[in-house]
Amino acid sequence: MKMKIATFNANSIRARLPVLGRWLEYARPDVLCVQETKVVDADFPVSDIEAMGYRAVFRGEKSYNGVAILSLHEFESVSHGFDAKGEDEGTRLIAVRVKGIDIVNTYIPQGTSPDSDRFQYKLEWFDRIKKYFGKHYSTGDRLIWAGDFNVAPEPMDVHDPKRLLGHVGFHPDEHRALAAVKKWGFVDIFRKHRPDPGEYSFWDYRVRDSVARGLGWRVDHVWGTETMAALSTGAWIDREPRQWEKPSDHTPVVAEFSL
DNA sequence: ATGGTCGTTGGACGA
Repeated sequence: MKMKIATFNANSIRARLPVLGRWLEYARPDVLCVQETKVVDADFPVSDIEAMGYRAVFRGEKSYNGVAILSLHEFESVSHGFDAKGEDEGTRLIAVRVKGIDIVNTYIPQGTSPDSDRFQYKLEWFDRIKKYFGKHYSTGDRLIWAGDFNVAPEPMDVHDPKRLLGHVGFHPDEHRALAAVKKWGFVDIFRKHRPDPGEYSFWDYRVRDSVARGLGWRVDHVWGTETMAALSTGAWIDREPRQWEKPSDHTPVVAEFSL
């Protein structure tokens, strides 16, 4: 069977329902990992999502963070956060199994700026997720790690690598921390299929005409084990939703697999 | 291309 797994930082799932509905209708991913839902669980728009043909699992908080996974298929398992109780970073990490595929969706801390405490918190997050993978999974598993990593891994993943080097999101410390997780056993599945530069998933609202001028960053990722990379048949970034009315500042990244 | 614009809020704060 074919399976499409996508990731999208919605920047408020409630504000993004029109864009989300329009995109899901034609893209029809089997699974969509969503970040920055910005809504408490009691107010999560379950019926809107179900009207789009999807079921959803989620964990959010007021105003900030929040993750969800939407799926056309049943969830074979669901867990939240780093710990068994789901209380540790449960609004930044949600994991499911769908069709025998383990999918971990993370909203990694943005980091604010390299001289801030939040930047250290971000770096620690990469250590923690690496340990998490080591504890719960094997490198031969059918495992996908997707989400907003808030890091552009390579120079080709930002529009001006010389100027941006050292900024949050494109900092050597972040690159080292992310590379250490990758070394555990991940392949950048988007990049495997798209070797060329100029592919971005985020354009800052504050930069005028950023999409038209190509001033983006590739900070949203679909990574997988070698096992999943071998099963992958394609990957792309859909730039359209970023150009619709009331867009998120991110746009979906999609990977397709033949299982 | 360090200024700006969103979203959640009900004045900032985070991104």
